[in-house]
Amino acid sequence: MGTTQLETVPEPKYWHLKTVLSEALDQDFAVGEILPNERELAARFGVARATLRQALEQLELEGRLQRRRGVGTTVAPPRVGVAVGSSGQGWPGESVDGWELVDADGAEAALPSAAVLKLLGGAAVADQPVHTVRRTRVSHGQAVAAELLYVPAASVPGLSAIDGPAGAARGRAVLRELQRLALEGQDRSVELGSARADDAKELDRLPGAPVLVVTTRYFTAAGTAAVSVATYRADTCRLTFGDSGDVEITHEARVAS
Amino acid sequence: MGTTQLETVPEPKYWHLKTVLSEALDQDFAVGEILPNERELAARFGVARATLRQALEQLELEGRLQRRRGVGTTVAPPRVGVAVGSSGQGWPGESVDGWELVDADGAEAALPSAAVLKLLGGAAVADQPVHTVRRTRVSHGQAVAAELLYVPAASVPGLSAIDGPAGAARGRAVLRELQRLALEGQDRSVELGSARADDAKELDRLPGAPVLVVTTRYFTAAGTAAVSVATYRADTCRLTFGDSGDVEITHEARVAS
DNA sequence: GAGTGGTCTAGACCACAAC
DNA sequence: TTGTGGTCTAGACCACTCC
Repeated sequence: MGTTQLETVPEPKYWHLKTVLSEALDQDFAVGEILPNERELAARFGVARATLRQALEQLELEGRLQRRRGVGTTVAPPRVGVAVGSSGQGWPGESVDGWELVDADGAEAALPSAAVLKLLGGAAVADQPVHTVRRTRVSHGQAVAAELLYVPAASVPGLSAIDGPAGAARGRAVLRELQRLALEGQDRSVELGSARADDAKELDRLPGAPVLVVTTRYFTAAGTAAVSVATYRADTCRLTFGDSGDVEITHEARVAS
Repeated sequence: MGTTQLETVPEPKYWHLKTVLSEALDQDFAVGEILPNERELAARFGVARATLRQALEQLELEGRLQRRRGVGTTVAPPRVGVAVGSSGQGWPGESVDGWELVDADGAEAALPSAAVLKLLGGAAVADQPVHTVRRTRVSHGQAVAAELLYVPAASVPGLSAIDGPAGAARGRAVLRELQRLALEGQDRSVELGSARADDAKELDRLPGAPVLVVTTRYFTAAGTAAVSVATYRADTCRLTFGDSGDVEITHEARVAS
Protein backbone atom coordinates (compact mmCIF):
# COMPACT_ATOMS: atom_id res chain seq x y z
CA MET A 1 0.00 0.00 0.00
CA GLY A 2 0.98 3.35 -0.69
CA THR A 3 4.42 4.67 -1.02
CA THR A 4 5.18 3.16 -4.39
CA GLN A 5 6.14 5.67 -7.04
CA LEU A 6 3.28 8.01 -7.71
CA GLU A 7 4.77 9.54 -10.83
CA THR A 8 5.77 6.45 -12.70
CA VAL A 9 8.21 7.56 -15.38
CA PRO A 10 8.31 4.75 -17.91
CA GLU A 11 12.05 4.40 -18.27
CA PRO A 12 12.80 2.31 -21.34
CA LYS A 13 13.55 -1.29 -20.56
CA TYR A 14 16.88 -1.27 -22.33
CA TRP A 15 17.96 1.76 -20.36
CA HIS A 16 17.12 0.15 -17.07
CA LEU A 17 18.77 -3.05 -18.27
CA LYS A 18 21.91 -1.14 -19.11
CA THR A 19 22.04 0.26 -15.60
CA VAL A 20 21.58 -3.14 -14.02
CA LEU A 21 24.19 -4.73 -16.25
CA SER A 22 26.59 -1.89 -15.63
CA GLU A 23 26.38 -2.43 -11.89
CA ALA A 24 26.77 -6.15 -12.34
CA LEU A 25 29.90 -5.56 -14.39
CA ASP A 26 31.38 -3.48 -11.60
CA GLN A 27 30.62 -5.99 -8.92
CA ASP A 28 30.51 -9.50 -10.29
CA PHE A 29 32.82 -9.57 -13.28
CA ALA A 30 36.53 -9.21 -13.87
CA VAL A 31 38.13 -7.68 -16.95
CA GLY A 32 38.27 -10.21 -19.74
CA GLU A 33 35.62 -12.40 -18.22
CA ILE A 34 33.06 -13.76 -20.63
CA LEU A 35 29.37 -13.03 -20.13
CA PRO A 36 26.53 -15.48 -20.64
CA ASN A 37 25.37 -15.46 -24.24
CA GLU A 38 22.72 -13.06 -25.44
CA ARG A 39 19.92 -15.58 -25.62
CA GLU A 40 20.44 -16.62 -22.06
CA LEU A 41 20.84 -13.09 -20.76
CA ALA A 42 17.64 -12.07 -22.50
CA ALA A 43 15.78 -14.98 -20.96
CA ARG A 44 17.25 -14.26 -17.54
CA PHE A 45 16.01 -10.66 -17.65
CA GLY A 46 12.73 -11.55 -19.28
CA VAL A 47 13.15 -9.42 -22.39
CA ALA A 48 13.46 -10.05 -26.10
CA ARG A 49 16.93 -10.56 -27.43
CA ALA A 50 16.71 -7.33 -29.45
CA THR A 51 16.05 -5.37 -26.30
CA LEU A 52 18.95 -6.98 -24.51
CA ARG A 53 21.14 -6.19 -27.48
CA GLN A 54 20.16 -2.52 -27.31
CA ALA A 55 21.55 -2.41 -23.78
CA LEU A 56 24.71 -4.27 -24.76
CA GLU A 57 25.27 -1.90 -27.67
CA GLN A 58 25.24 1.06 -25.31
CA LEU A 59 27.68 -0.60 -22.96
CA GLU A 60 29.96 -1.44 -25.86
CA LEU A 61 29.76 2.16 -27.03
CA GLU A 62 30.90 3.24 -23.60
CA GLY A 63 33.83 0.88 -23.73
CA ARG A 64 32.54 -1.42 -21.02
CA LEU A 65 32.04 -4.49 -23.18
CA GLN A 66 33.62 -6.10 -26.16
CA ARG A 67 31.61 -8.33 -28.47
CA ARG A 68 33.07 -10.69 -31.02
CA ARG A 69 31.02 -12.76 -33.43
CA GLY A 70 31.50 -16.45 -32.95
CA VAL A 71 33.21 -15.90 -29.63
CA GLY A 72 31.10 -14.05 -27.14
CA THR A 73 30.82 -10.92 -25.05
CA THR A 74 33.64 -10.06 -22.69
CA VAL A 75 34.27 -7.36 -20.12
CA ALA A 76 36.49 -4.74 -21.69
CA PRO A 77 39.55 -3.31 -19.97
CA PRO A 78 39.53 0.44 -19.22
CA ARG A 79 40.12 2.56 -22.27
CA VAL A 80 43.73 3.21 -23.12
CA GLY A 81 44.88 6.80 -23.22
CA VAL A 82 46.36 7.55 -26.62
CA ALA A 83 48.43 10.68 -26.97
CA VAL A 84 47.28 12.81 -29.88
CA GLY A 85 49.45 15.80 -30.45
CA SER A 86 51.06 17.04 -27.30
CA SER A 87 51.34 20.77 -27.23
CA GLY A 88 54.86 20.31 -28.55
CA GLN A 89 54.04 19.93 -32.19
CA GLY A 90 55.76 17.78 -34.76
CA TRP A 91 55.44 16.09 -38.09
CA PRO A 92 53.47 12.86 -38.15
CA GLY A 93 55.33 10.05 -36.47
CA GLU A 94 57.83 12.36 -34.90
CA SER A 95 56.79 13.17 -31.36
CA VAL A 96 54.18 10.46 -31.06
CA ASP A 97 55.11 6.88 -31.60
CA GLY A 98 53.42 3.57 -32.34
CA TRP A 99 52.76 4.20 -36.02
CA GLU A 100 53.52 1.52 -38.57
CA LEU A 101 53.31 1.73 -42.30
CA VAL A 102 50.83 -0.62 -43.87
CA ASP A 103 53.08 -2.63 -46.13
CA ALA A 104 50.29 -3.81 -48.36
CA ASP A 105 49.77 -0.62 -50.26
CA GLY A 106 52.36 1.51 -48.47
CA ALA A 107 51.99 4.66 -50.46
CA GLU A 108 50.73 5.61 -53.84
CA ALA A 109 50.58 8.80 -55.77
CA ALA A 110 47.11 9.48 -57.03
CA LEU A 111 44.76 12.31 -57.76
CA PRO A 112 42.98 13.27 -54.57
CA SER A 113 39.25 13.36 -54.05
CA ALA A 114 37.50 16.68 -54.02
CA ALA A 115 37.09 16.56 -50.25
CA VAL A 116 40.78 16.01 -49.59
CA LEU A 117 41.61 18.77 -52.02
CA LYS A 118 39.45 21.09 -50.00
CA LEU A 119 41.36 20.20 -46.85
CA LEU A 120 44.67 20.72 -48.58
CA GLY A 121 43.51 24.15 -49.59
CA GLY A 122 45.26 26.27 -52.17
CA ALA A 123 48.58 24.51 -51.84
CA ALA A 124 47.53 21.67 -54.06
CA VAL A 125 46.35 22.10 -57.58
CA ALA A 126 43.57 19.87 -58.74
CA ASP A 127 45.66 18.17 -61.36
CA GLN A 128 48.60 17.48 -59.11
CA PRO A 129 49.21 14.02 -57.68
CA VAL A 130 49.12 13.52 -53.94
CA HIS A 131 51.14 10.94 -52.08
CA THR A 132 48.78 8.82 -50.00
CA VAL A 133 50.43 7.01 -47.12
CA ARG A 134 48.50 4.44 -45.13
CA ARG A 135 49.58 3.80 -41.57
CA THR A 136 48.35 1.95 -38.53
CA ARG A 137 48.88 2.84 -34.93
CA VAL A 138 49.50 0.11 -32.42
CA SER A 139 49.18 0.56 -28.69
CA HIS A 140 49.42 -2.13 -26.06
CA GLY A 141 49.70 -4.70 -28.81
CA GLN A 142 46.43 -3.66 -30.41
CA ALA A 143 45.65 -1.65 -33.52
CA VAL A 144 43.96 1.49 -32.28
CA ALA A 145 44.00 3.73 -35.31
CA ALA A 146 44.18 3.73 -39.10
CA GLU A 147 45.47 6.79 -40.86
CA LEU A 148 45.58 8.18 -44.33
CA LEU A 149 48.23 10.83 -44.81
CA TYR A 150 47.92 13.05 -47.84
CA VAL A 151 51.05 14.84 -49.04
CA PRO A 152 50.86 16.85 -52.24
CA ALA A 153 53.78 16.14 -54.50
CA ALA A 154 54.57 19.83 -54.35
CA SER A 155 55.28 19.55 -50.63
CA VAL A 156 58.08 17.04 -51.16
CA PRO A 157 59.81 18.16 -54.34
CA GLY A 158 62.76 15.91 -53.56
CA LEU A 159 60.61 12.92 -54.32
CA SER A 160 59.46 12.02 -57.75
CA ALA A 161 55.81 11.07 -57.85
CA ILE A 162 56.37 8.78 -60.76
CA ASP A 163 59.78 7.19 -60.32
CA GLY A 164 61.39 6.50 -57.00
CA PRO A 165 60.63 3.75 -54.53
CA ALA A 166 57.30 2.00 -54.40
CA GLY A 167 55.04 0.62 -51.66
CA ALA A 168 56.19 0.91 -48.08
CA ALA A 169 59.55 2.26 -49.16
CA ARG A 170 57.82 5.18 -50.80
CA GLY A 171 55.82 5.78 -47.63
CA ARG A 172 59.00 5.99 -45.61
CA ALA A 173 60.53 8.31 -48.16
CA VAL A 174 57.54 10.65 -48.00
CA LEU A 175 57.73 10.82 -44.22
CA ARG A 176 61.47 11.41 -44.33
CA GLU A 177 61.10 14.21 -46.83
CA LEU A 178 58.34 15.80 -44.80
CA GLN A 179 60.54 16.04 -41.76
CA ARG A 180 63.03 18.16 -43.64
CA LEU A 181 60.49 20.92 -43.92
CA ALA A 182 60.02 23.65 -41.34
CA LEU A 183 56.70 22.99 -39.61
CA GLU A 184 54.96 26.25 -38.83
CA GLY A 185 51.87 24.98 -37.11
CA GLN A 186 49.04 22.54 -37.15
CA ASP A 187 45.35 22.33 -36.84
CA ARG A 188 43.38 19.50 -35.38
CA SER A 189 39.77 18.45 -35.12
CA VAL A 190 37.99 15.48 -33.60
CA GLU A 191 34.60 14.17 -34.53
CA LEU A 192 32.54 11.03 -34.33
CA GLY A 193 32.30 8.81 -37.38
CA SER A 194 31.72 5.24 -38.38
CA ALA A 195 34.43 3.02 -39.72
CA ARG A 196 34.65 2.55 -43.45
CA ALA A 197 35.13 -1.01 -44.62
CA ASP A 198 38.89 -0.68 -45.09
CA ASP A 199 39.48 1.04 -41.77
CA ALA A 200 37.27 -1.46 -40.01
CA LYS A 201 39.37 -4.29 -41.34
CA GLU A 202 42.55 -2.60 -40.18
CA LEU A 203 41.08 -2.07 -36.73
CA ASP A 204 39.61 -5.54 -36.43
CA ARG A 205 36.09 -4.18 -36.17
CA LEU A 206 32.94 -4.48 -38.21
CA PRO A 207 32.19 -1.80 -40.77
CA GLY A 208 30.22 1.00 -39.20
CA ALA A 209 31.86 0.66 -35.82
CA PRO A 210 32.08 3.99 -34.00
CA VAL A 211 35.38 5.78 -34.47
CA LEU A 212 36.89 9.09 -33.51
CA VAL A 213 38.12 10.84 -36.62
CA VAL A 214 41.11 13.07 -36.01
CA THR A 215 41.87 15.40 -38.88
CA THR A 216 45.19 17.21 -38.77
CA ARG A 217 46.55 19.79 -41.14
CA TYR A 218 50.25 20.54 -41.17
CA PHE A 219 51.32 24.03 -42.16
CA THR A 220 54.55 25.38 -43.51
CA ALA A 221 55.26 28.87 -44.72
CA ALA A 222 54.13 27.70 -48.14
CA GLY A 223 50.71 26.67 -46.89
CA THR A 224 49.15 23.32 -46.06
CA ALA A 225 51.93 20.79 -46.58
CA ALA A 226 50.03 17.68 -45.53
CA VAL A 227 46.74 16.45 -44.18
CA SER A 228 46.20 13.42 -42.00
CA VAL A 229 42.88 11.70 -41.40
CA ALA A 230 43.21 9.21 -38.57
CA THR A 231 40.34 7.06 -37.37
CA TYR A 232 40.63 5.77 -33.80
CA ARG A 233 38.62 2.96 -32.31
CA ALA A 234 36.09 4.80 -30.16
CA ASP A 235 35.37 1.78 -27.99
CA THR A 236 38.89 1.25 -26.74
CA CYS A 237 40.55 4.66 -26.99
CA ARG A 238 40.63 7.83 -24.97
CA LEU A 239 42.42 10.54 -26.87
CA THR A 240 44.68 12.64 -24.72
CA PHE A 241 45.98 16.10 -25.47
CA GLY A 242 48.68 17.71 -23.46
CA ASP A 243 51.44 16.40 -21.28
CA SER A 244 50.20 13.36 -19.45
CA GLY A 245 48.48 10.51 -21.22
CA ASP A 246 48.99 7.89 -18.58
CA VAL A 247 46.39 8.96 -16.08
CA GLU A 248 43.63 6.57 -15.24
CA ILE A 249 40.16 7.86 -15.96
CA THR A 250 37.52 5.22 -15.64
CA HIS A 251 33.97 5.45 -16.79
CA GLU A 252 33.06 6.17 -13.22
CA ALA A 253 34.42 9.65 -13.61
CA ARG A 254 31.16 10.49 -15.31
CA VAL A 255 28.87 9.25 -12.56
CA ALA A 256 29.08 12.44 -10.70
CA SER A 257 27.54 14.79 -8.17
CA MET B 1 25.41 -16.07 -68.09
CA GLY B 2 28.53 -14.67 -67.04
CA THR B 3 29.92 -11.56 -65.78
CA THR B 4 27.71 -11.03 -62.80
CA GLN B 5 29.63 -11.05 -59.53
CA LEU B 6 31.20 -14.43 -59.02
CA GLU B 7 32.25 -13.78 -55.45
CA THR B 8 29.04 -12.45 -54.02
CA VAL B 9 29.93 -10.72 -50.78
CA PRO B 10 26.69 -10.43 -48.84
CA GLU B 11 26.94 -6.84 -47.77
CA PRO B 12 24.37 -6.22 -45.05
CA LYS B 13 21.21 -4.61 -46.31
CA TYR B 14 21.37 -1.73 -43.85
CA TRP B 15 24.90 -0.95 -44.96
CA HIS B 16 23.93 -0.81 -48.57
CA LEU B 17 20.86 1.18 -47.66
CA LYS B 18 22.99 3.66 -45.82
CA THR B 19 25.15 4.17 -48.88
CA VAL B 20 22.15 4.67 -51.12
CA LEU B 21 20.54 7.10 -48.71
CA SER B 22 23.79 8.95 -48.25
CA GLU B 23 24.06 9.56 -51.97
CA ALA B 24 20.44 10.57 -52.15
CA LEU B 25 21.03 13.09 -49.38
CA ASP B 26 23.90 14.62 -51.32
CA GLN B 27 21.95 14.89 -54.54
CA ASP B 28 18.27 15.23 -53.88
CA PHE B 29 17.90 16.94 -50.54
CA ALA B 30 18.69 20.31 -49.08
CA VAL B 31 19.76 20.98 -45.50
CA GLY B 32 16.73 21.11 -43.24
CA GLU B 33 14.52 19.29 -45.70
CA ILE B 34 12.28 16.65 -44.21
CA LEU B 35 12.51 13.04 -45.37
CA PRO B 36 9.58 10.71 -45.99
CA ASN B 37 8.61 8.96 -42.78
CA GLU B 38 10.25 5.68 -41.77
CA ARG B 39 7.34 3.47 -42.70
CA GLU B 40 7.21 4.86 -46.18
CA LEU B 41 10.97 4.76 -46.67
CA ALA B 42 11.06 1.15 -45.53
CA ALA B 43 8.30 0.23 -47.95
CA ARG B 44 9.99 2.11 -50.75
CA PHE B 45 13.22 0.18 -50.27
CA GLY B 46 11.48 -3.10 -49.59
CA VAL B 47 12.90 -3.68 -46.14
CA ALA B 48 11.52 -3.94 -42.63
CA ARG B 49 11.30 -0.75 -40.68
CA ALA B 50 13.92 -1.98 -38.21
CA THR B 51 16.41 -2.42 -41.02
CA LEU B 52 15.70 1.01 -42.38
CA ARG B 53 16.16 2.42 -38.89
CA GLN B 54 19.56 0.78 -38.59
CA ALA B 55 20.68 2.72 -41.65
CA LEU B 56 19.17 5.97 -40.35
CA GLU B 57 20.90 5.49 -37.00
CA GLN B 58 24.27 5.29 -38.71
CA LEU B 59 23.58 8.40 -40.74
CA GLU B 60 22.49 10.24 -37.62
CA LEU B 61 25.66 9.11 -35.87
CA GLU B 62 27.65 10.61 -38.71
CA GLY B 63 25.82 13.87 -38.38
CA ARG B 64 23.99 13.60 -41.68
CA LEU B 65 20.48 13.33 -40.28
CA GLN B 66 18.51 14.64 -37.38
CA ARG B 67 15.53 12.74 -36.04
CA ARG B 68 12.94 14.16 -33.70
CA ARG B 69 10.10 12.18 -32.24
CA GLY B 70 6.71 13.45 -33.25
CA VAL B 71 8.25 15.61 -35.95
CA GLY B 72 10.26 13.67 -38.48
CA THR B 73 13.69 13.13 -39.95
CA THR B 74 15.49 16.10 -41.43
CA VAL B 75 18.74 16.62 -43.25
CA ALA B 76 21.29 17.94 -40.77
CA PRO B 77 23.52 20.91 -41.48
CA PRO B 78 27.28 20.27 -41.52
CA ARG B 79 28.75 19.86 -38.09
CA VAL B 80 29.76 23.05 -36.37
CA GLY B 81 33.39 23.41 -35.39
CA VAL B 82 33.62 24.07 -31.67
CA ALA B 83 36.89 25.37 -30.32
CA VAL B 84 38.11 23.31 -27.40
CA GLY B 85 41.22 24.71 -25.83
CA SER B 86 43.35 26.49 -28.34
CA SER B 87 47.02 26.02 -27.68
CA GLY B 88 46.83 29.27 -25.75
CA GLN B 89 45.59 27.94 -22.47
CA GLY B 90 43.25 29.55 -20.02
CA TRP B 91 40.85 29.03 -17.19
CA PRO B 92 37.40 27.78 -18.13
CA GLY B 93 35.37 30.44 -19.85
CA GLU B 94 38.33 32.67 -20.40
CA SER B 95 39.69 32.14 -23.89
CA VAL B 96 36.72 30.26 -25.24
CA ASP B 97 33.30 31.77 -25.12
CA GLY B 98 29.71 30.64 -25.39
CA TRP B 99 29.39 29.21 -21.89
CA GLU B 100 26.39 30.03 -19.76
CA LEU B 101 25.75 29.15 -16.17
CA VAL B 102 22.74 26.96 -15.62
CA ASP B 103 20.68 29.10 -13.33
CA ALA B 104 18.61 26.27 -11.99
CA ASP B 105 21.18 24.79 -9.68
CA GLY B 106 24.04 27.16 -10.50
CA ALA B 107 26.59 25.84 -8.10
CA GLU B 108 26.56 23.88 -4.94
CA ALA B 109 29.21 22.72 -2.54
CA ALA B 110 29.04 19.01 -1.94
CA LEU B 111 31.23 16.06 -1.24
CA PRO B 112 32.53 14.71 -4.53
CA SER B 113 32.10 11.20 -5.84
CA ALA B 114 35.01 8.81 -5.65
CA ALA B 115 35.64 9.12 -9.37
CA VAL B 116 35.84 12.89 -9.30
CA LEU B 117 38.12 12.70 -6.28
CA LYS B 118 40.44 10.53 -8.29
CA LEU B 119 40.58 13.09 -11.06
CA LEU B 120 41.24 15.86 -8.59
CA GLY B 121 44.12 13.84 -7.24
CA GLY B 122 45.91 14.68 -4.04
CA ALA B 123 44.84 18.28 -3.98
CA ALA B 124 41.46 17.48 -2.55
CA VAL B 125 40.93 15.66 0.66
CA ALA B 126 38.07 13.23 0.77
CA ASP B 127 36.21 15.10 3.45
CA GLN B 128 36.50 18.46 1.80
CA PRO B 129 33.59 20.01 -0.05
CA VAL B 130 33.91 20.66 -3.77
CA HIS B 131 32.13 23.47 -5.59
CA THR B 132 30.16 21.98 -8.48
CA VAL B 133 29.31 24.43 -11.21
CA ARG B 134 26.95 23.47 -14.01
CA ARG B 135 27.28 25.24 -17.30
CA THR B 136 25.97 24.98 -20.83
CA ARG B 137 27.69 25.95 -24.00
CA VAL B 138 25.71 27.55 -26.77
CA SER B 139 26.89 27.83 -30.34
CA HIS B 140 24.89 29.08 -33.29
CA GLY B 141 21.87 29.35 -31.03
CA GLN B 142 21.98 25.72 -30.04
CA ALA B 143 23.13 24.01 -26.86
CA VAL B 144 26.16 21.96 -27.86
CA ALA B 145 27.66 21.01 -24.54
CA ALA B 146 26.87 20.51 -20.86
CA GLU B 147 29.65 20.82 -18.35
CA LEU B 148 30.24 20.02 -14.74
CA LEU B 149 33.11 21.94 -13.24
CA TYR B 150 34.55 20.68 -9.98
CA VAL B 151 36.53 23.10 -7.86
CA PRO B 152 37.74 21.96 -4.44
CA ALA B 153 37.05 24.51 -1.76
CA ALA B 154 40.77 24.56 -1.06
CA SER B 155 41.42 25.95 -4.55
CA VAL B 156 39.33 29.06 -3.90
CA PRO B 157 40.02 29.95 -0.27
CA GLY B 158 38.53 33.38 -0.79
CA LEU B 159 35.11 31.80 -1.06
CA SER B 160 33.31 30.24 1.83
CA ALA B 161 31.78 26.93 0.99
CA ILE B 162 29.05 27.42 3.51
CA ASP B 163 28.18 31.11 3.52
CA GLY B 164 28.49 33.39 0.54
CA PRO B 165 26.26 33.61 -2.49
CA ALA B 166 24.07 30.77 -3.65
CA GLY B 167 22.96 29.39 -6.99
CA ALA B 168 24.18 31.06 -10.14
CA ALA B 169 25.81 33.83 -8.13
CA ARG B 170 28.00 31.29 -6.43
CA GLY B 171 28.92 29.81 -9.79
CA ARG B 172 30.07 33.18 -11.01
CA ALA B 173 32.01 33.73 -7.82
CA VAL B 174 33.80 30.41 -8.20
CA LEU B 175 34.81 31.22 -11.76
CA ARG B 176 35.97 34.68 -10.72
CA GLU B 177 38.08 33.31 -7.89
CA LEU B 178 39.61 30.68 -10.18
CA GLN B 179 40.86 33.31 -12.57
CA ARG B 180 42.89 34.94 -9.83
CA LEU B 181 45.08 31.86 -9.62
CA ALA B 182 48.18 31.29 -11.70
CA LEU B 183 47.40 28.54 -14.19
CA GLU B 184 50.42 26.34 -14.72
CA GLY B 185 49.04 23.93 -17.27
CA GLN B 186 46.23 21.68 -18.29
CA ASP B 187 45.46 18.25 -19.43
CA ARG B 188 42.73 17.19 -21.75
CA SER B 189 41.20 13.98 -22.98
CA VAL B 190 38.36 13.15 -25.36
CA GLU B 191 36.36 9.97 -25.45
CA LEU B 192 33.04 8.67 -26.66
CA GLY B 193 30.21 8.32 -24.18
CA SER B 194 26.46 8.31 -23.99
CA ALA B 195 24.46 11.13 -22.52
CA ARG B 196 23.25 10.76 -18.98
CA ALA B 197 19.65 11.73 -18.39
CA ASP B 198 20.48 15.20 -17.04
CA ASP B 199 22.95 16.03 -19.80
CA ALA B 200 20.56 14.72 -22.43
CA LYS B 201 17.88 17.08 -21.21
CA GLU B 202 20.27 20.02 -21.32
CA LEU B 203 21.32 19.11 -24.86
CA ASP B 204 17.79 18.44 -26.08
CA ARG B 205 18.57 14.82 -26.88
CA LEU B 206 17.32 11.48 -25.66
CA PRO B 207 19.24 9.75 -22.88
CA GLY B 208 21.97 7.57 -24.30
CA ALA B 209 22.63 9.83 -27.25
CA PRO B 210 26.28 9.72 -28.33
CA VAL B 211 28.42 12.44 -26.84
CA LEU B 212 32.06 13.41 -26.85
CA VAL B 213 33.26 13.68 -23.28
CA VAL B 214 36.03 16.21 -22.81
CA THR B 215 37.77 15.95 -19.46
CA THR B 216 40.08 18.79 -18.54
CA ARG B 217 42.28 19.15 -15.50
CA TYR B 218 43.60 22.56 -14.53
CA PHE B 219 46.91 22.70 -12.71
CA THR B 220 48.45 25.29 -10.49
CA ALA B 221 51.68 25.04 -8.53
CA ALA B 222 49.61 23.60 -5.70
CA GLY B 223 48.34 20.72 -7.86
CA THR B 224 45.04 20.09 -9.57
CA ALA B 225 42.95 23.16 -8.94
CA ALA B 226 39.87 22.16 -10.91
CA VAL B 227 38.43 19.50 -13.15
CA SER B 228 35.90 19.96 -15.89
CA VAL B 229 33.84 17.23 -17.50
CA ALA B 230 32.11 18.54 -20.59
CA THR B 231 29.82 16.44 -22.76
CA TYR B 232 29.41 17.62 -26.34
CA ARG B 233 26.71 16.52 -28.74
CA ALA B 234 28.54 14.11 -31.01
CA ASP B 235 25.99 14.41 -33.78
CA THR B 236 26.32 18.13 -34.30
CA CYS B 237 29.81 18.98 -33.08
CA ARG B 238 33.30 18.79 -34.45
CA LEU B 239 35.81 19.63 -31.74
CA THR B 240 38.66 21.76 -32.94
CA PHE B 241 42.04 22.18 -31.34
CA GLY B 242 44.45 24.82 -32.43
CA ASP B 243 44.10 28.11 -34.12
CA SER B 244 41.37 27.85 -36.72
CA GLY B 245 37.98 26.47 -35.92
CA ASP B 246 36.09 27.98 -38.76
CA VAL B 247 37.23 25.71 -41.54
CA GLU B 248 34.66 23.71 -43.39
CA ILE B 249 35.19 19.99 -43.20
CA THR B 250 32.31 18.04 -44.56
CA HIS B 251 31.74 14.35 -44.21
CA GLU B 252 33.08 13.97 -47.70
CA ALA B 253 36.56 14.48 -46.35
CA ARG B 254 36.45 10.86 -45.30
CA VAL B 255 35.44 9.45 -48.65
CA ALA B 256 38.95 9.35 -49.89
CA SER B 257 41.42 7.80 -52.28
C1' DG C 1 -6.84 13.13 -33.41
C1' DA C 2 -3.39 12.25 -36.82
C1' DG C 3 1.23 11.42 -37.74
C1' DT C 4 5.91 11.02 -36.30
C1' DG C 5 9.89 8.55 -34.33
C1' DG C 6 10.98 5.34 -30.10
C1' DT C 7 10.44 0.88 -27.90
C1' DC C 8 9.55 -4.00 -27.83
C1' DT C 9 8.43 -8.71 -29.26
C1' DA C 10 9.18 -13.57 -31.02
C1' DG C 11 10.62 -15.52 -34.11
C1' DA C 12 14.18 -16.80 -38.40
C1' DC C 13 18.46 -17.29 -40.78
C1' DC C 14 23.43 -16.04 -41.59
C1' DA C 15 28.61 -15.43 -40.78
C1' DC C 16 32.11 -16.60 -38.05
C1' DA C 17 35.24 -18.98 -34.54
C1' DA C 18 36.46 -22.85 -32.08
C1' DC C 19 36.41 -27.46 -31.32
C1' DT D 1 29.45 -29.54 -35.80
C1' DT D 2 28.27 -26.41 -32.28
C1' DG D 3 27.65 -22.07 -30.31
C1' DT D 4 28.36 -17.26 -30.69
C1' DG D 5 27.04 -12.59 -32.13
C1' DG D 6 25.05 -10.11 -36.54
C1' DT D 7 21.15 -9.36 -39.59
C1' DC D 8 16.33 -9.23 -40.75
C1' DT D 9 11.33 -9.62 -40.51
C1' DA D 10 6.40 -8.23 -39.56
C1' DG D 11 4.09 -7.03 -36.67
C1' DA D 12 2.46 -4.15 -32.00
C1' DC D 13 2.12 -0.40 -28.88
C1' DC D 14 3.94 3.96 -26.74
C1' DA D 15 5.49 8.99 -26.31
C1' DC D 16 5.63 12.99 -28.40
C1' DT D 17 4.45 17.09 -31.59
C1' DC D 18 1.36 19.59 -34.10
C1' DC D 19 -2.97 20.86 -35.73
